[in-house]
Amino acid sequence: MSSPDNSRHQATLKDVARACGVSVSTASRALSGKTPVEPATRARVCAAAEAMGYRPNFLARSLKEGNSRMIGLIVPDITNPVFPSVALGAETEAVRQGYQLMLSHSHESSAQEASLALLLRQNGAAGILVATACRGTQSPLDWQQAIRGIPVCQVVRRQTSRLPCLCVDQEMAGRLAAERFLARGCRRPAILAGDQSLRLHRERLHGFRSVLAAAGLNPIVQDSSDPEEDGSRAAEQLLQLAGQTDAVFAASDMQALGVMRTLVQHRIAVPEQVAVIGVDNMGISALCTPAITSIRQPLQEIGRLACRYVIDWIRTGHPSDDPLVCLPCTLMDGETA
Amino acid sequence: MSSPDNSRHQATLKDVARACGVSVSTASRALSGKTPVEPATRARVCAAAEAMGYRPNFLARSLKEGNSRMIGLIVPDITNPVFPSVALGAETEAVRQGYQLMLSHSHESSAQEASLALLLRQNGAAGILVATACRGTQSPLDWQQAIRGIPVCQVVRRQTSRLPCLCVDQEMAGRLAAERFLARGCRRPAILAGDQSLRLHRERLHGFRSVLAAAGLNPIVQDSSDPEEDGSRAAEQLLQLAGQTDAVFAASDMQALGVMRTLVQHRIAVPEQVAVIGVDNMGISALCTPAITSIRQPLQEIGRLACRYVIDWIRTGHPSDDPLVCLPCTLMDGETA
DNA sequence: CTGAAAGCGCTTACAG
DNA sequence: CTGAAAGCGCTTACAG
Repeated sequence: MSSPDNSRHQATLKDVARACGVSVSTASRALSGKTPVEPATRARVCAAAEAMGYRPNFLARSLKEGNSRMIGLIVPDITNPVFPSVALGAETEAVRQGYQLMLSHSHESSAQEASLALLLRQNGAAGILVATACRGTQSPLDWQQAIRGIPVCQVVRRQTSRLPCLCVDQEMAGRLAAERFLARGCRRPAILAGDQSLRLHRERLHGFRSVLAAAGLNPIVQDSSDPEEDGSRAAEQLLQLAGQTDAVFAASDMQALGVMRTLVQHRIAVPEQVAVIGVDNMGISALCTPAITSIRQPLQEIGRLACRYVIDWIRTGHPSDDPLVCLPCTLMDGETA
Repeated sequence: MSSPDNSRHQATLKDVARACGVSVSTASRALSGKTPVEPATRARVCAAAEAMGYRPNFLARSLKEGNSRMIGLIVPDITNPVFPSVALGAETEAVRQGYQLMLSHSHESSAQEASLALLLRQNGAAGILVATACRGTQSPLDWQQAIRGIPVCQVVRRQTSRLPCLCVDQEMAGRLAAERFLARGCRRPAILAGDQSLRLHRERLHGFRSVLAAAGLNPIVQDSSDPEEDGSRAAEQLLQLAGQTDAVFAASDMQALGVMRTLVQHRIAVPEQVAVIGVDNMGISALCTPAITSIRQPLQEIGRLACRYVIDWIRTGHPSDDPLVCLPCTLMDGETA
C-alpha cells in the first residue's frame, strides 16, 4: 500500500479517473460498485483512489442526489443535563448509519428554534430531532412547512401531538414516586411541579396525583418553575406553608440537591421525617451522600430511537405508523426514600 | 407581505429568476448585494424570493465557493460534564458567525477520532475543534494531512504542542488548591491524580506539587485513573495507606462526591479533619451539602474562543500567532476547604 | 462494460 | 447593469 498523497489538494474523482486513464463515470461506478465494471479496471481505480487519498465530497454527492446524510438536533441547552445523553444516543446511532449530527441550541426560545430549523435545512439536514423550547409561541408545526416537509421528530418534550415523539412515560415517573412514598407510609407528599408549561411536568404531576388520589390523598403542589430554582427555595416554602410535609418529589437532580440542602439546614432527618425522590439527569444521585432515590430516564435510548426513526423515515419516505413512543422509567433505590 | 409558498418543493434561484423574468445571475446578484443591480430589479427579486420562501442552498454554495460554513467538534463523550459547556460556547459562537456545528463522539478512542475527522471533512467541515481521546496511539498530527490542512484547534486537552490549543491553566488549578490547603494549615495534602496520560492532569499535579514543595511538603499522590472511579475507592485507599491525610484535591466533581461519601462513612469531619477541593465540571459543587469548595474552569469561554480562533483562521487563511491560550481558573469557596 | 453529456443549485469572471 | 457560460464534484440515464 502506497502512502496517500500529502498535498493540500484533495483528490477528486477526476484526478483518480485521469490517473487510471478512464472516464469519470467509470471511476464513479468502480468505486460505488452499483454498476458492473470490468474487474481489472475496478481494481485499478480502487488502488489509485486509495493511493491518492481520494475521499468523495459528500456536499457534491448530496447536491446531486438531492439528499444529504445529516441529521439536525435542536436542544434548548446542552448544559441542561437531560440533553447530553440524548445527544450521545442520537449521534452514535447517526454515525452507525453513516450520518452526521448537527447540533443547535434554541436557548429555550421557540423563535430561535424556528430559525435554527431553517438554518439546518439550508445546511442540508435530511431530518431534524427537536427538544422543543419552553419559551415563546412558535411550535414545530409553524416551521415544518418552511423546511419543506423534511422529517421531524420530537424528543423528550412533546409539544404537539401532530408530530411524532420519543419521550419518557412521565405519568409512570409520577406513579413510581407516589407509590414509593405510599409504601413508606407517607401521608403528606409534596411535588415540585417544575415548569408546568411543559407537558412532561403536567403528565408527571398527573401520574403522581392519580396514585395518591386512589389512596385518598391529595399532594401538595409546590411551584418550582424558575429555571434558576435549585429546589432550596421551594423546600423552604414547603416547610413554612406545610410543615407536615413528609415526602418531596423533586423535578430534577438539581432540585433534589437543593431540597436536601434545605432539609439538612433545618435538621430534618431524611428519609425518616421527610423522604426525597429526584429525577436523575446527571447520573449523580447515586454519588451523593446520602444517595438520592431517583427516577431514571432512558435518555440515551430516546436519542438512539428517535434518530433511527427519522433515518427510517428519510429512507422509506414515510413515517413509521407508531408516531408516539413513551419509554418506561425506573426507580433507582437510594437512601432518601 | 405575501405568505410563502406552501408546496413541498423548495424554491431555487432559477424559480425566483423565472418569476421575475431575469436571469439566474441577476437574481443571484440582487440577493447577494455584492454587485450593483438596478434598484427596481433588485426590489422585485427580493420580493419574489420572500414570497416564494426562497432559501439559498448552502450545499450548492459551499460546493461552488470551495468553503462551507460548518465547524466540526469532536468530543470524547458529551456526557462527560466537561464537554457540554465547551459545546455550548462553541455552538453559540458558530451560529453568531453564521456557522453550524457538527458534533462527533470519539468515545475516548483516538482511532475513532481520526476517522471522525475524515468524515467531518468529507461532510464539508471548514475547521475542526477537538478534545482529544485519551485511549489509543493516534494524534491529530496523524490525521491533519488526511483532512488536507483544514484548521484544527485543540480544546481542553492538549495532546500536541504542534497544534493550537485553548485550555485551562491546570498548573494554576493545582496551585490554587495547594495554596488553600496550606492556608488552612494542612500538612498532609493528597491529590487524586486522574488519568496521568492526559497532560492536563500532569500539569495540575505539577502545580499542586510545586506550591507544596515551596512549603517543604510532598503530596500524597493517589491513583484515580479508572474512568469508573468515583473517588470513593481512592479515598478508602488514602485512609488506609496514609491515615494522616488532612486534605484531598479530587480530580473532578464526581470524584469529590465519592471522596465525601467515604469520609462521611468513616465519620471524618470535613473540613476540620480532612479538607476537600474538587474541580467543578457539573456546576453542582455549590448545590451539594456541604457545598464543595471547587476549582471553576471557564469551559464555555474555551469553546467560544476556540471556535472564534478557527473561524478567523478559515477567513484569513492562516492561524493567529498565539497558538496556545491557557485561561485562568478560579477557586470557588464552599464549605469543604 | 464504458464514455460523453446532463444536471443538482449556486457564484462569478467574461462579454456585452 | 445584465445575461450566457463555465464550473464546483458528483451520479446516472443515455447511447454505444
